[in-house]
Amino acid sequence: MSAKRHPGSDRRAELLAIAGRLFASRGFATTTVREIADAAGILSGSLYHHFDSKESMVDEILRGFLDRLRSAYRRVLAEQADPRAALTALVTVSFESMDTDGDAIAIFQNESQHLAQFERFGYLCSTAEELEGCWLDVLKRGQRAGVFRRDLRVPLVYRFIRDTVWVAVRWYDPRGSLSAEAIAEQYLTILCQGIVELGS
Amino acid sequence: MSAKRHPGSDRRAELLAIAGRLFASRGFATTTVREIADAAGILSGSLYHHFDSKESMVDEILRGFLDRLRSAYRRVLAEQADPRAALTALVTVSFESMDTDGDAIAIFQNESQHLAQFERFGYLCSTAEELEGCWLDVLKRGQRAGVFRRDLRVPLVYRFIRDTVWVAVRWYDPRGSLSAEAIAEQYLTILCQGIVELGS
DNA sequence: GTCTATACTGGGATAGAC
DNA sequence: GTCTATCCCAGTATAGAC
Repeated sequence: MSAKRHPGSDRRAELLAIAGRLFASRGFATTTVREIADAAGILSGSLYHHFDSKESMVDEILRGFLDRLRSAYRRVLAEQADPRAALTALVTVSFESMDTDGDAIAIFQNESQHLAQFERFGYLCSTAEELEGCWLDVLKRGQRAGVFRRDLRVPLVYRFIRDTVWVAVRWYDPRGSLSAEAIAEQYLTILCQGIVELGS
Repeated sequence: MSAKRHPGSDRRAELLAIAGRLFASRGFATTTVREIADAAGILSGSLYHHFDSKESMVDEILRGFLDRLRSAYRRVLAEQADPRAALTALVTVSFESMDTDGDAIAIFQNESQHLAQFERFGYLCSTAEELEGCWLDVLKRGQRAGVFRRDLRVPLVYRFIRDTVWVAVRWYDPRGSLSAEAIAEQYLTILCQGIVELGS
């Protein structure tokens, strides 16, 4: 079992937050359980009272994030019929998730390719595919509706959007001057209108 | 000394290519010297005849790549006076570098934030700043010339471009149907004109 | 829930023979 | 240039006391 006991306890969440911060900034492989324990003010052995292994920590972090993101995306698709409004909402929701799930996003970006090789983390691929489906759906509907250019390859556009949005977690600072919403807006301007001045 | 001996030997280059492939796909920390040696068909100890350490291998890989990229960028700035032509050239040169330096780019993307913490890899930051300067220069000149929109924040635009271009190494396949040049072209279309159909 | 103590493994690296 | 053999350390994880 991945939740050894007290599944909903505050201490678990606290330890996961500490571990997540370290995994995100130093990498999963290079973060030692001793470092996590140190940061939490306990000894490494004590961590195993809460978690089975280092792997199960990162597993729990990623599952929580992906569950929340999937719900948010589904809500967008259910509520936004207009393709362009849906695109705006997907981008905004994604940037906003950096405020609450920044560490998990960084871990997902940096480690999922590597982790997905193990059966235990197979859900990383399947969930990623479902999320991809949300974007593709919106882009294709938009093309059919004549809102988005038809000369662009949708899979390519999807990858550019996905990469640009998520990789922003590397420099986005939740306590900085630019809010997630403001960044989402500037990004949508570039994405939709391009950077070239009209008439030039 | 990082080049233990025979600095220009073929065997060195061969071993570096093997190591680079592993570092890129499995991560630097999770790749063991024994795996590298296995892939090369020799024993781990024999690697130390060519290199001081695992670190010096990744060091040499990154230095080579950054040197080549820096030269290419400088050439672009020297040859392209027009901002839009320079932007196109920077994007194209970057995508084309994936054909020859794909592994190094992946390593740079995945590990440099972590590696840059050590003095030995301080050049990662300084070189990244110089490369950033090339993009900022082109974007600012373009804004002054009225070619690029003035309502966009240049540093933000730079980060979006940089991230989108380089993160493409995760899915770009040099032997796939889309050439680097073709991808650069589609990307420039999105970047310059946006994805929205004119008049909608 | 944390500590003490420690088992066990695998990783990076070295010395010297061939 | 590669192999044999091996050292040493650091990392994950465990058992049981408190």
